[in-house]
Amino acid sequence: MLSQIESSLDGLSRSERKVAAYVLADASGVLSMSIARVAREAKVSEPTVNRFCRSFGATGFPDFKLKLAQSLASGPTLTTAMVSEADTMPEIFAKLTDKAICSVQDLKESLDVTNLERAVDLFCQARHVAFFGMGASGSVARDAQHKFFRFNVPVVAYEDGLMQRMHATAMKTGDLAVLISHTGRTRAMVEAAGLAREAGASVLALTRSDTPLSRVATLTVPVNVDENTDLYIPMVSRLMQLLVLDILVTGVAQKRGSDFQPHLARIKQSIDGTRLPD
Amino acid sequence: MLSQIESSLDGLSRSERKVAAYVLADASGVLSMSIARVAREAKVSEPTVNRFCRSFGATGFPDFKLKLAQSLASGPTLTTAMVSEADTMPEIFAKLTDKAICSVQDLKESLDVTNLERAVDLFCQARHVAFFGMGASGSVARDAQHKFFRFNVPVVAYEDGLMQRMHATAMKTGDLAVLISHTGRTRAMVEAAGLAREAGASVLALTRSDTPLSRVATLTVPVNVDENTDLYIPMVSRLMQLLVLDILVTGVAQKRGSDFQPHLARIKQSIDGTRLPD
DNA sequence: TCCGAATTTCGTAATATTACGTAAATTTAC
DNA sequence: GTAAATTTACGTAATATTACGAAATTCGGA
Repeated sequence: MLSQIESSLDGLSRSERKVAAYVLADASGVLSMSIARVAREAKVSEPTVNRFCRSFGATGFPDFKLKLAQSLASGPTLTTAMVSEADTMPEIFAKLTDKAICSVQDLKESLDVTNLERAVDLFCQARHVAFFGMGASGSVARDAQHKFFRFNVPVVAYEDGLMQRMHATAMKTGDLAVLISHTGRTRAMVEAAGLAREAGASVLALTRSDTPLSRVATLTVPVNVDENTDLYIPMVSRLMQLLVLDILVTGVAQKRGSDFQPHLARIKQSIDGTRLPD
Repeated sequence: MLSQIESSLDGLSRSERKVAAYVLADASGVLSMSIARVAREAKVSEPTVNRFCRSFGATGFPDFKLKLAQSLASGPTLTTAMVSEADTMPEIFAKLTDKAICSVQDLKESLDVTNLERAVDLFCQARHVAFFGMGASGSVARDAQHKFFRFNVPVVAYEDGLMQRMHATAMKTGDLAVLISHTGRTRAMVEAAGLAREAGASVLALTRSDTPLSRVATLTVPVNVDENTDLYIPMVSRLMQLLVLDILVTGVAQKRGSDFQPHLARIKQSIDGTRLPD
């Protein structure tokens, strides 16, 4: 909102610009003022302030205050700057956490739920599940294995390209291969996906939309994060992949209902002895 | 704000509770209503609505709307309900993403930056770094290895309890062991930490504060997430661990400056051939 | 258990505030 | 100098707030 005002400063008339300047200077103060007060402070008349408000999509001054309040409160803006060379630790901290929050919000808005539902179906129908991931996505694959292990379905994870090819070739109809890749352009992964499909298995891709990998897959759950992995280490994208997998595993657990509960209880018991008291 | 209303529901009189119920039911709708409209919808009189607003620290109805707007904009409330048995996929999706956002916000507020700075120092001084993690934290350790590998420091990761003990015993002064555990109560990890310290190494713990593991460690970066891991799979806590590691690795990269840039460039080149064009 | 006083709670009505529309006046540009 | 745009002054309508009285509820006592 504030940035919106700032950017359209030159499209405004002289008096309205006075209002804009005042709002930008003391946005939070404006919230507790009446239109008369703002007009006085900005040295203009009340209707001018009102026109100003209308020109920003509000129905009037009170509505404008509401919108302003919201934009002031709505945490980190989506234009979170990248970490720069001069940043100190507190800044890095703030920027990365902000970036994480924004990414989750983006995901929340962009991800299609029906896609997730289909993915859950794939998992529920699968007799065997294999997770493939290389590089940074390798540990995501491992983590996924961990999570899905808690159901009774046999599940494996491979970070090794050769093992992936071998396993993919050996798959059968009714099996599911889950390919995890941020770029969606890793050749070995695309090839493994192709092999799995040829073998008759379903292929679920966790990657960006419109990539070579997504085109080979049976179903793609798009994880689009604007992150420059050519220059930086994949960070947020991997968090999002994990989050999507968390959602999927929860969905599967829900759909499966209670038939795997005994299995779960046994796992829990088995690690009880490894814990210390608090 | 909404959670504040919800929690103080029983401290309210009957009529004010009607208002509260209505506000909770359609909070965003209230923003565009006049006090008269709200009163009508909630089947109470206007002054009642006004009194209701005052009892939440607002000076009146408009002020209350402002505060409400702000709290609505500042993302999901911290009281995000747990996933329940009856939830459908869209609900699971919403709840888990909300939970993720809240957790990051929590982390942002609770984490002490000086702690992070000390941790970065430990990394920069270390001659060898070892990441230990078991179970769900195992893949976090692997991921950390991946990230820190990009610096010139030798770095290993172990998920295997025996290997952890062996490595810990063999460590020297100037080495760094990073222990990752959500509960902080895994016996094997606490023992490994002890062995590493006895061997003269520094021990950095990524775990909850005030746990057996944190007490053994040289330095703890507390990752407190209220997540019931006795019943559920660790999900958000693992995301937070990864985020903290992301921050740390960025901090180290910053501090190291450009002396490892050639190393980075070589890594990037090495994977170039493995990619397909978009 | 019942009654009555005291306190709280609620709604009506009056009042004060705030915002909006219209029309006139000023300014600006050509 | 004139026409257009912009601003302002004023009046009106809507909206919120206050004050006060009525109803309901609670509590103590018989």
